[in-house]
Amino acid sequence: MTPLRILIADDHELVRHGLRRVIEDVPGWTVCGEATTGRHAVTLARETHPHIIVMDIAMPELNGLEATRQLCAAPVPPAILILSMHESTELIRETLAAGARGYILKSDAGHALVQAVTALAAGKKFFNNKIAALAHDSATLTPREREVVQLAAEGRTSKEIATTLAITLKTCEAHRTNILRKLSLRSISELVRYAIRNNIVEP
Amino acid sequence: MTPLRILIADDHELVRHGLRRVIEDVPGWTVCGEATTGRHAVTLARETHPHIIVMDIAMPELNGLEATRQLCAAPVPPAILILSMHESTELIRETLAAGARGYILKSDAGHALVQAVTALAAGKKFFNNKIAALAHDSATLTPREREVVQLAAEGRTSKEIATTLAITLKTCEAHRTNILRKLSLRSISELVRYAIRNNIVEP
DNA sequence: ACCCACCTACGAGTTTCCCCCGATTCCACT
DNA sequence: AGTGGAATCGGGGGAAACTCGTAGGTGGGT
Repeated sequence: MTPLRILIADDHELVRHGLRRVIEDVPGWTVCGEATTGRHAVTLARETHPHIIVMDIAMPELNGLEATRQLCAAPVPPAILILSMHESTELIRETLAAGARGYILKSDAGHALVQAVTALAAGKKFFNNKIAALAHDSATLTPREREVVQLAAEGRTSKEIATTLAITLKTCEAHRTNILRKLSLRSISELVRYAIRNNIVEP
Repeated sequence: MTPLRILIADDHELVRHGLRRVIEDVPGWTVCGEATTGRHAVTLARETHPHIIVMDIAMPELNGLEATRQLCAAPVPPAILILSMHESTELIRETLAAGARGYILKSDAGHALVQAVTALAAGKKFFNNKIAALAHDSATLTPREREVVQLAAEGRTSKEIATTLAITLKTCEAHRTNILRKLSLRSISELVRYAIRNNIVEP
């Protein structure tokens, strides 16, 4: 019997410890990796092919939702369990839209985590509470644009963003222009506040 | 030799697990209790008399800072280590004012936690490197600089700020330069996040 | 096959930002 | 009286950001 392989993605070491402890206490479950950023999670997931990914939302560089979107674009998307600080119907909707299969709160992780992972391993979904089952709308931004939004909101310059995404400065600036136009924003300052309001980055 | 008794206060079960794991891996250290709210922490501390309290800031009912204030009003105040999500100079100031002896970030807890608890157990204080650096050279902003911070964080350009404050563009730029230097920030994006963290503007 | 959205890329120009200097006035504290 | 901080004003220069227009390649949908 092969073990259930689980990837942990959270930027807080303490949370990773806690998750690992809970997971490894269950017979037949194993942690196949720990990621500290969304981008890290994407690469680790592609290397280790976990059955399930336990993913925090608020992470530097690439947040959990965006990482989920990218991973779920793969031909065989992994089962992703979102770990969130807040009980927000808006966030749950975005989570569903991104392709995640579960959503639990950090405050009642523990047995809830075990239940959720068990459900996901069985191919089911798991949601903590009220599921606003409405289809996703919002998201007028493209995935690439959301990446740029996050990096810009984290204080990176266009040149740094271009390097990170392996594109030219010009392309990066084109994205920024399109983003500001789409969102009717006037400056980076407003973009940062937009990103914080929408949980794309932490304050 | 009596063990070092440590009280954990955090509303997230995962974080409590992680903290307990790290603490109990150190010989001679023991967790004498776990509190899930600030009020709970106060009562537990009065019952169990821990040597050290590891306290989260964001907790329901009574936040970590207020709990710290109440506990430090006792004749023999306990050593309190604040566990925070954010690097905020304002929070650090409040933390110090409340009577805490240490401040570390959740993102680099783990070895930092062990170092900090060790320091506190020896009667010393412990502050994260970055935090110490922030607390030092940041000092305080002048009232005028705070005005500029707010307007800049609201997305105004320097020219608009100058008009609003009835000063010249050059003066406004001087203020901005001084602000970034004082706070060790690199860009407007970081200034916006600083302003939001410190409740100077709303997201 | 076609169109459209997306990502990519370039040039040329304007605006804004950021940092290096310098300076004066005012006011509070010693 | 002197010291120092705060607030004001200024030049100059380089970096970054933003605007405008243009355009090739790809993938999905009709």
